[in-house]
Amino acid sequence: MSAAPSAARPLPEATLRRLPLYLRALVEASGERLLMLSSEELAARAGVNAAQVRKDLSQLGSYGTRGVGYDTELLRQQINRQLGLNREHNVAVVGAGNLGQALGHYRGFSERGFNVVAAFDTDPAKFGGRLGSAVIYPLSDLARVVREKNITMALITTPAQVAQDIADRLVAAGVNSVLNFAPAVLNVAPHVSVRKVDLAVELQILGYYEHLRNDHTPAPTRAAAGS
Amino acid sequence: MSAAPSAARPLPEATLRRLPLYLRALVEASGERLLMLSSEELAARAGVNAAQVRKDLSQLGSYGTRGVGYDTELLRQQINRQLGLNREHNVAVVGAGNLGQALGHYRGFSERGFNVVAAFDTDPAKFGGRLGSAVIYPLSDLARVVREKNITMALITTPAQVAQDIADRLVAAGVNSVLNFAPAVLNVAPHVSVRKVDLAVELQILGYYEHLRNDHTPAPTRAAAGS
DNA sequence: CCATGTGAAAGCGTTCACAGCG
DNA sequence: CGCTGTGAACGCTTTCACATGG
Repeated sequence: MSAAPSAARPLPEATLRRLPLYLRALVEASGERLLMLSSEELAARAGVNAAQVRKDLSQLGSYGTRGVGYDTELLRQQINRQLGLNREHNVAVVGAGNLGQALGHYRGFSERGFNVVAAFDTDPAKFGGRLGSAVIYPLSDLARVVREKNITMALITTPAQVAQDIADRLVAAGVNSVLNFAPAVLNVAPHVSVRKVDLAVELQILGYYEHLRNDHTPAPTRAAAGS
Repeated sequence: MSAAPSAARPLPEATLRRLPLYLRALVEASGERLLMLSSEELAARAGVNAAQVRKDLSQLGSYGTRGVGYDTELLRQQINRQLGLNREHNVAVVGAGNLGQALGHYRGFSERGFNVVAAFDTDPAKFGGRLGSAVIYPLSDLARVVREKNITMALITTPAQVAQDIADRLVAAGVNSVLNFAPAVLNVAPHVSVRKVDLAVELQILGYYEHLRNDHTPAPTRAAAGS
């Protein structure tokens, strides 16, 4: 089709989920001074199928050269642009418990432009403390701080019982992207994006397959996620 | 009873991924003294579609009563059994950095029978320290401790460069379920299950949608940058 | 009756296979 | 020629709609 850069935008979720994989592979290849990469090589580095790589990349536009491959640098830029990774995002962590603290310190976020600029908790002992470079505020300051620091995304790492209330308050304060680590179903207005991460789910799935192996030993060739 | 309860086992991944959701909803309902739940009610609590609930549950067998619903307690037991959650799993955390520490302390694991019984790191300052109830060992003790403590599952929370090596050593020591938090593609023998969790991916997806919203704003101002 | 359980239909995502182009 | 880009086939997941049975 035409080469309009920002034309038919809505990328399929499945593709979206793999773009970061390609990005990592491309950065790695860049570090090895590889200027061009074939879909085959890229696939190997990302741990997926070559046809899949081509399908995914074709969704962004035609950035490959037939008979040659993809320009490492160009492709990296295009994916970055599509994912909006040029932009910096100000992120809040609500719930400064174990998980909240770990996520607040997690390098993987800041490396990709997600800056944790504030944390919130209800424990007065934590107020004024720090979570990485972010100050821990009382929950009651949420609305004010969200606005002052231009926070657009939030991680919820509170107990499940309060997660919905937190979400409501975040949305009221103007946050429209929420990543929920609490084991609770959140209902929000349609203009807000919510995603859920349940760390225990993956372990449970692994447990299931182990269970299978022990009972049956049918040796299921796992086609695990990503790998 | 008569027929072997564990008959046509291999549950679809998509179903497997939702069973924990139902489990949570059922426990919650149990706490409210609800003896029976319809697929409709269960669906609402789990945040999914009612038809989906019925399809999923029918995979486990016929544990519902037509015209009535599902027996909360019975269903809970059946899901637990299917997921192998009666059994306890001994889990190792490799990499006692921020993420490793948070995961080691995470309640959600131990609550569901996943006990972190050992941690490993290369930093001598951490040796002998604790991560929750688990002792932190030098990486060189990995094989010995894995065998002594009957560890069957491991979380990899190391830097990406060493993740493959760690995986190899874990597998050699007898671990056959690995949950990888490092941003690296792991290659393992076919009898080993590997799953990957990339915490930044979810944030990136949220970022993408925010990016979309900002670009698309139906504002009359024609500021959209072409090429 | 009423809610489950399930064929059938619709929708997505992945893989295949090859046309098309550098 | 070699590799991309893509229509078409395939397989998995979700949704629909209703027959079935307590």
